[in-house]
Amino acid sequence: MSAISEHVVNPFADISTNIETNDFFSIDDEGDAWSDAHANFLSSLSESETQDLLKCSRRMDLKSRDHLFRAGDRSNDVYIVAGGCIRLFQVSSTGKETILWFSFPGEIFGMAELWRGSNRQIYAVANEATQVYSIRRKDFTNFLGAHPEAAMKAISILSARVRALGHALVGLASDNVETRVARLLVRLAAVSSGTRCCAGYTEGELCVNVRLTHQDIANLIGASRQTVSSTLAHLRKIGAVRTVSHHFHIVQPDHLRRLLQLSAA
Amino acid sequence: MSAISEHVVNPFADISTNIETNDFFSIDDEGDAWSDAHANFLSSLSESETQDLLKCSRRMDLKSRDHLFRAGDRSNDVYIVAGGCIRLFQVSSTGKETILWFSFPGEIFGMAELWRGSNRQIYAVANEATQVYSIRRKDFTNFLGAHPEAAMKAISILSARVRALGHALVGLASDNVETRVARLLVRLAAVSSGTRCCAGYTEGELCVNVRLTHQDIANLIGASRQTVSSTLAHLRKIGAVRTVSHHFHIVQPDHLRRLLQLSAA
DNA sequence: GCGCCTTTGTCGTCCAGATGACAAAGTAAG
DNA sequence: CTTACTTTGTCATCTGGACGACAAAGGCGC
Repeated sequence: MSAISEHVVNPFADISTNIETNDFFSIDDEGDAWSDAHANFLSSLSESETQDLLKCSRRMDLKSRDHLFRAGDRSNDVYIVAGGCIRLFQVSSTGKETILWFSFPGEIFGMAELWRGSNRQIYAVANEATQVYSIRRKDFTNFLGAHPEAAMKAISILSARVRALGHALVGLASDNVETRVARLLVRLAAVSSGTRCCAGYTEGELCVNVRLTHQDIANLIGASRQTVSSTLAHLRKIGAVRTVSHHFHIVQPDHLRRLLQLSAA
Repeated sequence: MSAISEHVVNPFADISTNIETNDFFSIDDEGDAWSDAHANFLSSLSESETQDLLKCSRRMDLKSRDHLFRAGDRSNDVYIVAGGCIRLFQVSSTGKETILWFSFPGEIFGMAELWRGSNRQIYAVANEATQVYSIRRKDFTNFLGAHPEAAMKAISILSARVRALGHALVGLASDNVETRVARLLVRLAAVSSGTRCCAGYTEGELCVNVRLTHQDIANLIGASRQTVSSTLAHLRKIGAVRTVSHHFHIVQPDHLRRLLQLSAA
């Protein structure tokens, strides 16, 4: 009991200590921020935490293109992706769509709007057939209060999102379209590599296992569809990527990464 | 004791209830996210919390342009602005500077890097003579563990940052320079209006009480210095803003807001 | 006061990428 | 197999805004 109570008093102590003693520091913060922000919240929970959370959740099945919520809806829930993929985007006044995030299985989303309780400003639609757990705000905040490690995890995911968005902003302000496309593919390959690629996979390739139209890519990096098309054609021509049944394979990851280093020089 | 202990078990209960019963929802989420993200962390703490936090802090005095930290530094501290203004920016590989945030008195910054403990990816420099409190990571995480309401506040600030950055991304991807400049001025006026404008103030005007060079503005909105100069000249010509001893006044706030609505239509 | 450095105003010039317009190729549902 | 819709590939055209270059103002330390 005393151990538990102390834990509650400082849920952050362990993590903080871990960091202090960790001597390894990665160079690629942008990639790290992406990966961290895409962290699998669900699987980071313990068995009992998962049960606690899911018992107050409601499972929903979405068909491809179903809307989970729209701008203007009240933000009453957070969601966890069970399977599939959710596209989170905003529509500017000119009708232009900007994709802010893709949420993959295990990821939590809808968190950032919870605390102010304002209306949703973004849209969430299923990018393919998708299952999500929906958790009411109150249940979720109760859960976080009762499970400090989970709260800690939530904070670190939000932090990673902040850093990832910061990088996105810098990239949009200073990189050209080809660089942005290439970087996106590398990042997506990193986070989607968990789900195994079924089709013709060649050793050494990286699989970007997300179904993306050129329009999606354009909306992700703030470019026009046509420019993305021709950029991809170019990347294909120089042998950096190839198309395998509806998705991309990065033929030589190092090739593409070197291209990114180069554009950075 | 039992009351306290229950509070610790669910630090989020109160806030969550407040939100549930709140029937007012603002329309301008972008502005709200900005304001929330600029929330005065320090003054939101109770007397005893403030003391707890500041007693393990170190006060630092910075001259204008002093660097607080640079990209590459270890992230060992969070900071709270006591007075002045801190500019947080990132430098792209091409040398282009992108300003991610200005931190005003009471604001906390450096939080997002804390949890992963990677090296800083951004620069923090004093925009003018500035005083900050520096708090070591471990002390800060201990503090958050011991003060759940403060942890809650920290989460809501991070959430607001996520939303504000999302809006910034959408704006950068879809608005032209004039719109971005105008919106920036309106936002800055909102958050800087706390500090009273000394110089020639005319009734009805909004004061953007931050010293900004055109270059700063350019770095904030991802544009070139020249374009910002001519855009400001234009805004001045149409009577939307005027320059008062080193800073701007928004002559007719509604005029500028209408201009934003217009560009949005 | 006098230099020195930073910030602004204002030119051309140039180009990455937006936009519009179609045809061709997929894909999905009947 | 057919029809209808979505997604791609590829033009040709146009432009917002980047970039370079300088002169004119400010500020500021001495």
